[in-house]
Amino acid sequence: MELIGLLHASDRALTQQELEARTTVAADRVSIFRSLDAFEQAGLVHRVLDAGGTGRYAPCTGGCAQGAHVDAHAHFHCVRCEGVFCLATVTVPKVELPRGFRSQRSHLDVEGICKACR
Amino acid sequence: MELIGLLHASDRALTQQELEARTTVAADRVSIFRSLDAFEQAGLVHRVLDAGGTGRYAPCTGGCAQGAHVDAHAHFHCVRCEGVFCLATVTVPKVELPRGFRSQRSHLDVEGICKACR
DNA sequence: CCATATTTGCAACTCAGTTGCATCAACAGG
DNA sequence: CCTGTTGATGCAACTGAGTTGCAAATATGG
Repeated sequence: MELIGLLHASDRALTQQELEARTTVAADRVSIFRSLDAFEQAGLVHRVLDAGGTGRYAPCTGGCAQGAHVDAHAHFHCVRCEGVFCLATVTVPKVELPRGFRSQRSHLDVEGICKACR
Repeated sequence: MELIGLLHASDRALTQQELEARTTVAADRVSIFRSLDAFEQAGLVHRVLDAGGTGRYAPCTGGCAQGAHVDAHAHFHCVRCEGVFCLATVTVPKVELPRGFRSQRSHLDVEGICKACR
């Protein structure tokens, strides 16, 4: 699908709205949601929440398979442009949890000013 | 306000809905949102997004002041009960960012099974 | 070519959060 | 005691993301 291309072409994670605005062949919002869902299941794309709780999508960088994401990298949230960037080089550190909690996956979100906004 | 008490009495972060259900003096959802907003500004309460992007509120553990949260601890998201817990003992590790990104704050979210759900 | 399965579009809905406006309570000064 | 201003509260209506049901369109396969 065209969506994957758009995601790869972007330097940041995109919302459904942004994707819809960029598609050449007009597609319904519902279809976009459904496609993104499917891609996520397939391990091609991952979904990140931005500061407002809205979903943004970015391509997986490999290693992600069918239903199991190795979503190991951190994300950067720019407070100025609201952009969300995948930090492929930044792995999420393991931390010591209190007794009783069993960890399966972690997300690290760094907030600040992005490259383009300074 | 009663809300602060409810938050302190809970072992996990609560949504506006959950708070509304627990208040003795019936309050409008809008009022609750507005109060929580005010408390957040005041540095008494902090807001965390759960896995679905919904806001959950928890009391600040001290050190947070007027408009500036020292939201230094991690949060745990239980995949079974959907609960969100503050991990007061777990500080968010600093990470090395790619050139150009300036960090202001970080959030670490651990996903897994909580104490009560095993 | 027809029958079945998959994809798409549309409408309508849910749910969190916000905004505008009217009302009510509190308190200050006359 | 009355009034005028201020801040909190309630209500209704809206927004925006995401979901669901259903019908129409488009593949797929015998």
